[in-house]
Amino acid sequence: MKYEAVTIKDIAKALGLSTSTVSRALRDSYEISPATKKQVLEYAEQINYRPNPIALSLKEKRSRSIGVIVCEIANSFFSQAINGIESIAYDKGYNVIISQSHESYDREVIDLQYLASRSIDGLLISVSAETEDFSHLKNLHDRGFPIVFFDRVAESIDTHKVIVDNFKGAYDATKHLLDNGHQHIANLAGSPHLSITKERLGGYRKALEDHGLTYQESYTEFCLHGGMLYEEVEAALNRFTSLEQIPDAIVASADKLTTNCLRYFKSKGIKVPEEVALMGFSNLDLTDLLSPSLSVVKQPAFEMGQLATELLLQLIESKRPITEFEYKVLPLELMIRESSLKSK
Amino acid sequence: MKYEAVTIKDIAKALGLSTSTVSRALRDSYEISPATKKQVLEYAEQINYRPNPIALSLKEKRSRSIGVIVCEIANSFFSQAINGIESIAYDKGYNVIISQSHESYDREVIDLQYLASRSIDGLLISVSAETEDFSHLKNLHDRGFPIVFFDRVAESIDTHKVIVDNFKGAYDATKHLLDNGHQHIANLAGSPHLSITKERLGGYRKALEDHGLTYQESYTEFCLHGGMLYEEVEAALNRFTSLEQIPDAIVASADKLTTNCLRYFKSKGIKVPEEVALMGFSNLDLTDLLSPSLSVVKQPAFEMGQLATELLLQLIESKRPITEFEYKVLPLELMIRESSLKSK
DNA sequence: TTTATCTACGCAATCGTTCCCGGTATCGAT
DNA sequence: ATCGATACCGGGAACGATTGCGTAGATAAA
Repeated sequence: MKYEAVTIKDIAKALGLSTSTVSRALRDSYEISPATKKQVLEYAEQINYRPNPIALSLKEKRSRSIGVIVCEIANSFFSQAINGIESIAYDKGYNVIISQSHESYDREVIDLQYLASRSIDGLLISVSAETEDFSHLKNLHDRGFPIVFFDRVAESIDTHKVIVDNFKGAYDATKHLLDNGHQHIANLAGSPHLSITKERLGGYRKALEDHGLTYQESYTEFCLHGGMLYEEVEAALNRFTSLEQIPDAIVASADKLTTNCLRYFKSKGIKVPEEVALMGFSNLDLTDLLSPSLSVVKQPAFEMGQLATELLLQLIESKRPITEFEYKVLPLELMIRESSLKSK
Repeated sequence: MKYEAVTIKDIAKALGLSTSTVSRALRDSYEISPATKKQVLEYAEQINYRPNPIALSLKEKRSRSIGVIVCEIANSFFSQAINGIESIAYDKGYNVIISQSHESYDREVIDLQYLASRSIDGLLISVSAETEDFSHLKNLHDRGFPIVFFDRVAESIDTHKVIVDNFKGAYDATKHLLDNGHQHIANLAGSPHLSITKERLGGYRKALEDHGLTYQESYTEFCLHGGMLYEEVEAALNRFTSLEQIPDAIVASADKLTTNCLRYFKSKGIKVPEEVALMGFSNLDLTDLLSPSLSVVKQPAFEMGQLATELLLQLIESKRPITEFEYKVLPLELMIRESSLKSK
């Protein structure tokens, strides 16, 4: 079944005009008499004419759509960020095409290729947990394709970036646990390739050291899939709990790490925060309903999406090449609830 | 900054061939000599040629992209459904463009207009909570535009539909509460305009009647925004708790209704399930971590997305008009946990 | 040698829209 | 009556790719 739209030609034919005249009438050109304009506009309205965006894209060499690549839209942080992206894009008349990498490098490369070949005007990306090599992005970027990173960035690519103060977030979370009397704080970290993992690890470490404690490698476990697989979290926590000195608190560096951590303790019958305190990065909007309610470091996801989109559209719509790039660092919010309370 | 892609013309010029020859060589036409093919393919590879999809869309009158309109992607059910949609679309070489109505009718109309003008080949939609009038969809559908409904359908439009057995889901949930000894079961319902609300209400009512109880209107409260606003849930529950006979159990008919219900009880210090039992529709993947863990009716969201997409692509790719439409009803899953346990 | 056949390519139309470059008609001024 | 200006409109190329048709040249068949 074919759905046939009306074109400018149909109007021209029906009214005995040329397509040029119709086109100009529709765009309210001064070269067209008011009478003709009125006639064209009314007829166009009547048959519900809509300009064909594909034809316009071809002519203008722009599609007025931007691509977004994230790992999972089912992740609160990203769905909130996408809402921010959408809000700005919508206002400016841009379309948003979303792809998910599911934390897979291969998938990310395919997504990128697909999006680029679909004639998007620019890209917003938060790289996958597996991504170590950024050449797929670098190639495109070098050829002048507008890219803006948010959250998980590629340090080596010189373009706009929007992140949060991961260092401070992890620092403050760790400090909060220390201030609450916890002595043996472990760090459940995400993929070691990710910028955010390194930054958060740095904050965790600094907080320990500022408190006179020494950083111990055995107290940090990385999860290559960012906690997406329960098994990797389970394995990491099994190692923690088999240590000589079992941690009395955990800082979890990502959304899924935090919730899966809680799930692990629940299944093992380990009481939070009595036996082990927990504080994690999360943008869930129902951490208050969890058992125990979860103390979290929350990112301004919506604002990040908005900001990144503004920067991207700026890149896209700029006439001359931009060489000065923004590196926006947004503040995090600490929300203290039950899971991080003083133990014993 | 403009990003200029290489075209078939560039290849033709560089190789001293015509564009037709290059085009045919790339498509491996029998009319082109092996030598020329090799030359073209190698050069195309070298300069990283990618066909311009916009030009193809214009020529073929199809964009190979489908539109999706849902209320919120931050809702577990919909993000899971989108994953299903994406998985099929991706396989078939289709792009997915997602729009959110945020439960607003006006926004839905705008989204639709926007998507349609963006030359999508078809639409998957789950209508907003506010939508009573379906003429915006009907117009498009009548003009031969492929539309498939999922979850929240428009009864009056004759096309493929994919839903779950809402009646049975609500029936079983209610029956479960009855079997557990609850006598005064209230129904926290979504928007009265929605098909799913009516179906679920029907199941709830039937279960009561089959159990020898009479349906009471005061035991059903509708939330126009489907629970998206805490205030509407709060108002509804305030009315329930001010009844002469306070309900001892609640069936919540949507994701946000269920979680906001729990939030209400928590804030009021009302114990679940001791004082009031709760069972709701939800696709959250951490209902096991809530306090209390939540008994839910879970929809096969991913499968629904897949199925709806398959049906849509079938509509799009069919040569002749389709007049026989599928009405797929998928089974639901009851997951019994703490919140619905026997009271007292 | 002539004719038929086939190989391998180019020309040009097409999709819907814009826009440059013309062209004609009308009017006022000289 | 002639010229210039202005108002109004049409022709056609262009965007990138595909494709039906035409054809030059080579080869094979007669």
